[in-house]
Amino acid sequence: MLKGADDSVMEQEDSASRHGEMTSWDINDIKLPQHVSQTDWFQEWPDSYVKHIYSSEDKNAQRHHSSWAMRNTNNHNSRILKKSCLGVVVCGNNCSTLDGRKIYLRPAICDKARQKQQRKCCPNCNGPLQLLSCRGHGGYPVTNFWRHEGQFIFFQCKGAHDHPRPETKLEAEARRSIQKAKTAFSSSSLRLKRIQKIEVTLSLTGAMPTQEPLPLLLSYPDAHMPPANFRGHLSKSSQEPTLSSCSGQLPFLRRAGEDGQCTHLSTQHVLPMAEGGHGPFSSDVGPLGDGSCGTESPLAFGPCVPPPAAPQGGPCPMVRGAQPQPQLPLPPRGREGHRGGGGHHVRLNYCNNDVFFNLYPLR
DNA sequence: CGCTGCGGGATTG
DNA sequence: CAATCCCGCAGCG
Repeated sequence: MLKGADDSVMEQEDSASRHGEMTSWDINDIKLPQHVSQTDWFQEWPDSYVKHIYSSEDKNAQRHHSSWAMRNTNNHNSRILKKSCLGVVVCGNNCSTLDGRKIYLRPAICDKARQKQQRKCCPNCNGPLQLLSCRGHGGYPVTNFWRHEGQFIFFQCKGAHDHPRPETKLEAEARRSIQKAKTAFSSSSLRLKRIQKIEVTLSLTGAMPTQEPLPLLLSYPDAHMPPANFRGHLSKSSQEPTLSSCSGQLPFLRRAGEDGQCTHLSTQHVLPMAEGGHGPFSSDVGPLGDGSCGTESPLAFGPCVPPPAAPQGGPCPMVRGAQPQPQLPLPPRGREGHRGGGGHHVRLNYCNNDVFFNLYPLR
């Protein structure tokens, strides 16, 4: 890699931002810098008007990944890929998990999938879900631009996210698969007694609900990776197997019109007046301090209503320096639009879903 | 099934 | 005309 692997540990995040040479360009320039002394480590949570130059070898950069939920938007310029932020899905009841975290689900990138997602309910309290759209760029979603040029991949972010971070792609995937398995479970319990047995066995054997009912799903091989490379990187395909293995355990399970039960009565976009919007969450949006804790974030979920009780055991005791605490002081439930102005919310109706577990993005 | 990139088409200023 | 936004399509995992 081009990146100076030796650079000090703490540099990770700001390397690019402070190198003048790297900030002097704009993604739209006809010519971008060709002599880059040092490329950046992939940034999982780019925010504010930052720019980065990644090695064209960087897988995450190649895939234009981001832990923010970014969707492709056509700018009719095949050379510059533009993506805009979809915001974050929150609980309309503004509920908190047992360990005090808020629900920040990752909006599905695909429009259709997102609509479907909104018909579901909060994995924590079963309440309605709301999509808080991003309005961090002059009232519009934050945009990210990617441009592949020679041995580098230039990245530029425009706008500062005015909402909490959603789950990472990995967390969302994990939650999905778990949910699927779960659903299948409950729906076809009859033929699955056997399986249930297995499940029980499993939970008894090792996974204590309290902390890691399905820990395997989230343990990443990468753990071994040297911290140096580790930071910031998103999931690697190599990890996928982990997730699939889970489903692999319940091969015969099949979903039975589960989600069909949601009654979505009203789906409205609430367009708050915006202003009040930002504020509260920005705390979470450290401009540069990101990703470090990334993938390995501790996930708390309750497979069968297990009290995540003493969770914070310390899976990932905040690696990222700047961000002491993910959760923000939020008003007690009841109020939903705490950030009232945020963006537009889409609230949906509540449904009684049997599924329960879920993962919470901890930041 | 959902993510990702592509590109046509429509809209706006 | 450029910049956006909306939408469907196709490849892929």
